[in-house]
Amino acid sequence: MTEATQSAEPRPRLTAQDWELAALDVLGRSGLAAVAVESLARTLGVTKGSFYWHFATREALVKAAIDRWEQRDEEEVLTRVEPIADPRDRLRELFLRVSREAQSHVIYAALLQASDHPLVQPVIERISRRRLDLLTLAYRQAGFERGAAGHRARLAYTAYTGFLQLNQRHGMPRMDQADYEAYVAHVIETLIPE
Amino acid sequence: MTEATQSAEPRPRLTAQDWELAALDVLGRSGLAAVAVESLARTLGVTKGSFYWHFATREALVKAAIDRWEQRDEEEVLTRVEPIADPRDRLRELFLRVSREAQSHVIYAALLQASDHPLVQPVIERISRRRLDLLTLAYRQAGFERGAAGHRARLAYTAYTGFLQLNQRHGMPRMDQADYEAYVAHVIETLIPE
DNA sequence: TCCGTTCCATACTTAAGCGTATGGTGGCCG
DNA sequence: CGGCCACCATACGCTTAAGTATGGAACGGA
Repeated sequence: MTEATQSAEPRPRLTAQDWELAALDVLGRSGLAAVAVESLARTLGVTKGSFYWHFATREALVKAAIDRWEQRDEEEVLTRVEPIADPRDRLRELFLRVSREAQSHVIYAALLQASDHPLVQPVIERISRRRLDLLTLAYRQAGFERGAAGHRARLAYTAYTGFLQLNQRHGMPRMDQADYEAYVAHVIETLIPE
Repeated sequence: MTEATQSAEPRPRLTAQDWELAALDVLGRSGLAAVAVESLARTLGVTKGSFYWHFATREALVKAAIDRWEQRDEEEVLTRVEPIADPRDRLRELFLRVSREAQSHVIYAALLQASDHPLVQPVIERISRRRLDLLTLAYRQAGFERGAAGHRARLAYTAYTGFLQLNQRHGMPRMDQADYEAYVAHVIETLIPE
């Protein structure tokens, strides 16, 4: 109990997973560059001496954390979206998911910003390919011919990543809840026909 | 003549502008973090002793370079896009410009990736607001009611930034010229009605 | 109880990268 | 032709963050 992932009561004896979760938290909140071992150690109530017992290097932690996130994200999509039979409903669910499940998307936004990092780049590539394939298939099943389905999928996906970039992180005046929902509705109308 | 901005023949005696152009080149090619004074000095064939004569600090160079870019970009839009009378033509031109004028967009992509930097953040904010206003106005003039125009503008703009993020930089399998043009055509069809 | 394994603290080294101090050289102007 | 100023080199210091070396404390099993 009290699986504290914040900066709080230091129940000594940490595990590798504790470091990974703390790393993901900082990653989503302040970006990849902020994932520093001494900083993390402070928020966990220990020193770097602890860190280098659990991980050989900072890169190892980053890789482990990102892998954990990717796996969770993949699991989410696989169980919540893939099973939806009707392609239009599936697309709608995909769009609507952006509003919920904040953490995962915030982390994705952080990774996008660090997409030139050698550890991040292949992850972005994999995720992008999976999402594009997912969207393309859905549009195909919704009646688009091959080329149009690919293009529409790309449009939808880039709108998603662009949205993350401008809103989830600091860069634009935030929208309130009502505006946001109206916007999502507009996007669904525009990008999902019929 | 021979306005060398690359790493080449060192005609000694540099000017502040030379540093700014070199900085923009590196910024677009390798990101903001790669804009380092010793590195730039090497590619310009001098040492940092030179740099700190022209600029008080690295931040000053970054600011000057970004300002220069923002001014050029603003000028472009103001003379090439704004004057177009028909809103639909104006929108089309806006979409098509992404394919040409590569440098400006590549730099914008780099700035987006560094949008958490205190010097970059206000620039992104200004540019985003201007583009959104521009798009919103065009959609208004094209017959959209107020809310829909804003939403469509946001959709178009995020699709633009998302596209930059995934294609202009390393992160996705590149599209060839034909695919790219077909995609732009699809986007225009989808986001510009009638 | 004792001992080894696990986990962590402290102190150190190393590598970049910014910034500074200071001196040198070439050209232009009186 | 001599001196001043713009431009640059060299050498150093400072800071940050990663990584290392080593020893200490706690906990479970024999």
